[in-house]
Amino acid sequence: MITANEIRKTFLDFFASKGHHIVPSAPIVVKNDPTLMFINSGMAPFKDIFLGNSPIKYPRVADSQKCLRVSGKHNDLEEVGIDTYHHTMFEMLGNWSFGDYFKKEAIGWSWELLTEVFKIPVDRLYVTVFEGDDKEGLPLDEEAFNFWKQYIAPERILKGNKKDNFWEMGDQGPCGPCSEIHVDCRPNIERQEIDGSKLVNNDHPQVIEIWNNVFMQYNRLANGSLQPLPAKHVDTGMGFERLVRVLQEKTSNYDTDIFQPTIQQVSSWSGIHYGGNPTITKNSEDEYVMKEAGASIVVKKEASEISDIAMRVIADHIRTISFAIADGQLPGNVKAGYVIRRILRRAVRYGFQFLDFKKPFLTHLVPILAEQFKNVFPELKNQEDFVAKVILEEENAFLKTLEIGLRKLDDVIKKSPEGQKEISGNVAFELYDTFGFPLDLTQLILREKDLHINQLEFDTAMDAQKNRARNATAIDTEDWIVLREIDSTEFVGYDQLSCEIKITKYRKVKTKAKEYYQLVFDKTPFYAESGGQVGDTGIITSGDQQIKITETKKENNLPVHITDSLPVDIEAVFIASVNETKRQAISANHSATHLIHAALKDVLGAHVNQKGSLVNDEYLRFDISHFQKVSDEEIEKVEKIVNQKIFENIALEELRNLPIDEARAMGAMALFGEKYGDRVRVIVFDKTYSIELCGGTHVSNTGQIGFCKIITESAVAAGVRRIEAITSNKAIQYFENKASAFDAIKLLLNNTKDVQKAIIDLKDENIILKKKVEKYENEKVATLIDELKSTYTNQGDYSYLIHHVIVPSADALKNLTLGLKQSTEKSITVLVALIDNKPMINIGVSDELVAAKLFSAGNMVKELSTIIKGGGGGQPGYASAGGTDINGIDAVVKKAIELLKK
RNA sequence: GGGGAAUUAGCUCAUCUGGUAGAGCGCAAGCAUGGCAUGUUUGAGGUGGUCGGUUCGAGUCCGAUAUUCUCCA
Repeated sequence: MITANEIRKTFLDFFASKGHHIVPSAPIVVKNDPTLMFINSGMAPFKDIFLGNSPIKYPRVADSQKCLRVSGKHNDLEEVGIDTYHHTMFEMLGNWSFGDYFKKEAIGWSWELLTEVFKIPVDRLYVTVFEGDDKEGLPLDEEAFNFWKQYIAPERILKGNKKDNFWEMGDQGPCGPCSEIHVDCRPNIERQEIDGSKLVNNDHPQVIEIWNNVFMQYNRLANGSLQPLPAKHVDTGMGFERLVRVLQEKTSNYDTDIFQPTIQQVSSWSGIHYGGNPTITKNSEDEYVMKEAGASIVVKKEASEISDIAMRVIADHIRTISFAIADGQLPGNVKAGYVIRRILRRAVRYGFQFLDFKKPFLTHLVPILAEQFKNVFPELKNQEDFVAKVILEEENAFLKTLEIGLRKLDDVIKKSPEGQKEISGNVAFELYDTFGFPLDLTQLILREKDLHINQLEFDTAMDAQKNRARNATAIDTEDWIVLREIDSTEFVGYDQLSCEIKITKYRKVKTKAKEYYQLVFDKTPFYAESGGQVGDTGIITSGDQQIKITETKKENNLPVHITDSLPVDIEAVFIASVNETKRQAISANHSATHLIHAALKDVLGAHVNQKGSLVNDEYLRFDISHFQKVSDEEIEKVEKIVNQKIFENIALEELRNLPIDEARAMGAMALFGEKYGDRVRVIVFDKTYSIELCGGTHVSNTGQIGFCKIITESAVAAGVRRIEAITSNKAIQYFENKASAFDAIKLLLNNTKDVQKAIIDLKDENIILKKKVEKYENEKVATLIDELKSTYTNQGDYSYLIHHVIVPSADALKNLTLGLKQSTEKSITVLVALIDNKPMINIGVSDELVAAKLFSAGNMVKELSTIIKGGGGGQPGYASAGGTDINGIDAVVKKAIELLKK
């Protein structure tokens, strides 16, 4: 059997022989694209080329790209694992033409590879071409049709509609017709019964699309119309997992040697054989019944083997989360991090629910994957321990969430009225929405108690949530208005902070909160936010016109300048000037980051890798992989080394256009999860100390950093520590503030020499005084109890005491009342006092009287409090009230006597 | 970006509608057993995240803020 690794290699070798440049997979986590969190297709890493933002370096490229999909027309996270051919993470084999070859070669080579190299029988293949679309005014893709005719019988060339055979990147941008290749993997008998052409694009699990060739020839505008593209491109994608399945003659992607190692491991842990679960019985055509924890659960037909599904879910998801974490995306509670967390939790949930895994298990699968992919995607093997640790922590956290949810649900069940079978959907939604407790677990547990939720209520609540979110994120982007055509914006900001520029294109963007413009220049001194360094701000001027640039960002490698308004004469030549003080501060922080990075590796060890960084004009933030707290001594050491390097005033050595191999040979630090081109920029501060691949801006001598002070050290995630530091003016300010605050404190302490001791003394004294006051109050209360307990008036079944006392605090009054209540059986105690110049009433009623329902302190206090113009309340045994009218005190006493004499 | 929730003793968490801040574990001391595991009694430990407001009175109601959790996009 040909292995998956051999198949991948064959593909890449084939296109290399056709003049393609082979590139490694881009990291699965996307940076610099607001519309995309993860690489979701083979073409995504080349988006900047298709959009014309970056120049074409190689016209022919081939690769195997890690992709991640959790939503989309055929890919809902909740469906993955149910069937045998959808995945969250998959590899996309692709060959690319950027303005080079087009339909003829693409079609010819795909045919050659599949039939001659991989030897897929021709009578199992079908192809599709775009049939055209009247609404769009698009004709049949006759060109493609004619090329296919040279290889395959015309009746095997099927015409597809816009949904299947017209590919678009998004609402706007490059698009075009596509041509797909489908394979019919059914046994011969079935193939004779039903013709395969009838099953193409019909969701048949054995008649599947394996290769999509997209011919990009149009550009979609915001108003929906299509424009022909000047340079035509080919974008192809062949799902690796499907190809392997076909070539290894399996009926399921999960039966290939890509997934079997993990599945077999999971199977052996659970003691359940993969491929069949005897607890499931057929109910009807569409429904099966599963016995789970004594309950019968109706499942969909495809879910007839639930333990198999669980194993597939786990095998699929562990790949996704492992590679995402290796590429720098830690699980978190927003955005991309949240997607990873959700996928991880889904895997845990399936293990928990169907395989009885009650302890972390995903983490132990990491070594299997790392070994399996060590030659293709070495980033996992290189960070195996780190990834496993992060996953372990996440699993533990989720198991805790489940525990809290189980408790809450238990509460709900206990509180639901006897005999009522339905639990409110809102309650189920609250469990899900607020406590992260999965709905299907709620349903499972309720079923065991013969209860169910109100599904309609749940769905309504969910819809409301979705609408809120949609309304809040509505964004309206208009078309670019192009003034001048350029290849790409030239960045001159490494050397100049101001220069003459022209605006090449601009557009308006509307969000709910604000409205702004994006400008693109022919060249720019503004650094666009990337690599953790914030974008520059500044102004552009022309004559009297002056426009503020509030932000500079990169969108698909396109530097975009953001302004609140447009200049009147937009065609003018402008002087673009970067805010220099800010830039200087940013550069100092960025250079300091490099020095800290090197020092951390020195002090903590080689395992330290950058896991994120932020550099702005205020401070720098640097995350590293490290498994324990960085101790105060270690921080001190790092600071010392960094400041030593600053004092040495080392000159910046900048290599702007170095081949990446040479840079690596120099020992330059590259980051996991970062995409590098063939030629890179290298920043050196002392060849023996710090060499990094970096696109950011830096000081020309380390001396300009002035001084570096590490402010905080904290944890951001399992195995990741965060360090924050300040430099130059901010660092000076920091010390000045501390010094003046210290001086002020010293002054308050009469300029004592030993401030620390003075404060400790003060605190000790304070504690002693507090205790003394407390003791005094207690004594006073005790004396009063002694004095007063003999003065109760007997009134038949009970005795009462009504007295105006003098006590120092509300607390003392309370203690006195309770003490007196305790001292005399069957008593009612009514005390009034003046506290902080306000009248207060306390009433205590003995428990026996309360039990006999003779008196209620709460009711009585309410009646009395009106006299002092206040209010009060409490329990039957003790109640208190306060008021505002001091003159009412005597009247209260009188009224109380009246009440009690009755 | 939007919604919900949490923040109370060293730790894990209670405290129904505003009116006496508690439990379990841990800690300290005493007692029981020859010693230990342990049992038992007593005790210490709280600006109730922070700031502001409403109220006679706020852990509890309202607003802001910080941190964490969670859902949607």
